[in-house]
Amino acid sequence: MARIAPLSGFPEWLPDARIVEQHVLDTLRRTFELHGFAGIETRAVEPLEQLLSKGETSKEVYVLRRLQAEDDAPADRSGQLGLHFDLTVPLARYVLENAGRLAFPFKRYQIQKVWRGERPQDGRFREFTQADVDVVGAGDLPYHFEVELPLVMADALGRLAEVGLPPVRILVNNRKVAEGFYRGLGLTDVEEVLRQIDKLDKIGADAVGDLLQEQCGATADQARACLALAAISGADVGVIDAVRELAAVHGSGTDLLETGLAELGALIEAAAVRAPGVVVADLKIARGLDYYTGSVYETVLVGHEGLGSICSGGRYDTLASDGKNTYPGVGLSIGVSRLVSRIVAAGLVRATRSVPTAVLVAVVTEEDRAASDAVAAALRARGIPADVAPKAAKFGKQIQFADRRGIPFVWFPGDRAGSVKDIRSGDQVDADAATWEPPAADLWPRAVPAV
RNA sequence: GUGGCUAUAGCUCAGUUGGCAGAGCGCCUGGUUGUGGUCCAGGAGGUCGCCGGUUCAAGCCCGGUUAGCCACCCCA
Repeated sequence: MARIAPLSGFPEWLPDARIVEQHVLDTLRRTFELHGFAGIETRAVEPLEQLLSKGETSKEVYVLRRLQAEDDAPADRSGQLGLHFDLTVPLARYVLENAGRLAFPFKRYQIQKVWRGERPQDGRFREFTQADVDVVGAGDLPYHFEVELPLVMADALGRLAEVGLPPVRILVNNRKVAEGFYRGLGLTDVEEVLRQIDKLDKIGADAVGDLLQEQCGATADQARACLALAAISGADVGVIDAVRELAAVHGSGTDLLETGLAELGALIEAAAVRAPGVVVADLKIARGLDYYTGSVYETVLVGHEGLGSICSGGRYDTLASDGKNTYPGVGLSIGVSRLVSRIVAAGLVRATRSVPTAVLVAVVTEEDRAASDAVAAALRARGIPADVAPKAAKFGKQIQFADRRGIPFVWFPGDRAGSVKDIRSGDQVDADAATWEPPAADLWPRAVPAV
């Protein structure tokens, strides 16, 4: 029995899954850079009061403590450090700290581990990688960025389709629409209404209707109106008209609602052109609407909706503030670990091999090992990943060594040149290590669709 | 933090009423004496999560504990 057990919630991939993850990370980074986002990395820790101030949410934060610290640790939080649980709080701090040296609007991407002391489950981890893109303005931030950001993510995730990622659907809503509508109805506890609406998929409309009346003081008619709003969804501007009609029926039109509808309409319209079929308005999206102030986004993998959102975000009017200046921001974050764990476990994406090696150079006898080393060196000098067999075993064993790792070619050194065998086809040809090249597709391991 | 389920070979899992610890896959060796995969034969591999209790006897029953999975909470 293994004396060491894996720690649940702290995922570690085997080498082939790591190749898939690395491809995802490379693709995200490249796409973010194509869209003009600059990369940064922030420290892993923030002062505890910083981490807990944002929205005062009861985030499960891992606190950092020195082993040699005195046992009678101070009860107060001052001076304590915690591991960051997202990349937004660090960004806000980073922006304030470097405001004088940054150019606004500041577009940045950031791909790092984050930690949350939650109970792990399928697709939910205590340590995981997030890939964030945000735009931060100084003083103001034009609405068009709320259109641009989800389209950046649509581009990034769309580029992963070629390795087998299922299509994604980015669901959008707008805090102003929800709040404007509820207030127009006469419901003032907007956050409580949102909390109940968020349960729709889990407990159904009838149960949510009851909760709206019990928890939010809604009348039966108000509850019905909220449910009717939440039922609206669609990928074209028809949803805007549908909300307007519903508001007219209930006399719940407000200026705030109109502002929100104009924003949501602009987003839907632009998305229909730039990423057809990907962005869908869904008026029941409520998560995060309590702290976001404008657009809010959630992303599901088509066919894997049960996994939850793989990419979420929204707009904060006050992402950061130093008292004199406020910095609004809009951004989204991809749960890379959640995404990778699913596409690997579900067998959607695989690596072409588990090691970088393209060519295994066989060793005839230990006395001849230098000749094999020379072949490998010649290949590496020309950018071809090569390894030398660990033992001068029978050639069958050496071929098997390559086969188990997915190494496509085995090189047999000869007196003058040598020969190289494609162990998938069995084809073997004489070759010179100074000139031979593998097919481009075999040079490095790649992520490919598994089916 | 709350609740339910689970824990047996490297992996996936059987194990009857309490009575000698099992299968498939994987791994090693040989058949094939320096060109793999298929096939055949053989082999290695176990603190039955841990601690205690009941019993002539516990993988199995009881208590505790730890870990894992799932759900709630929350969220990528």
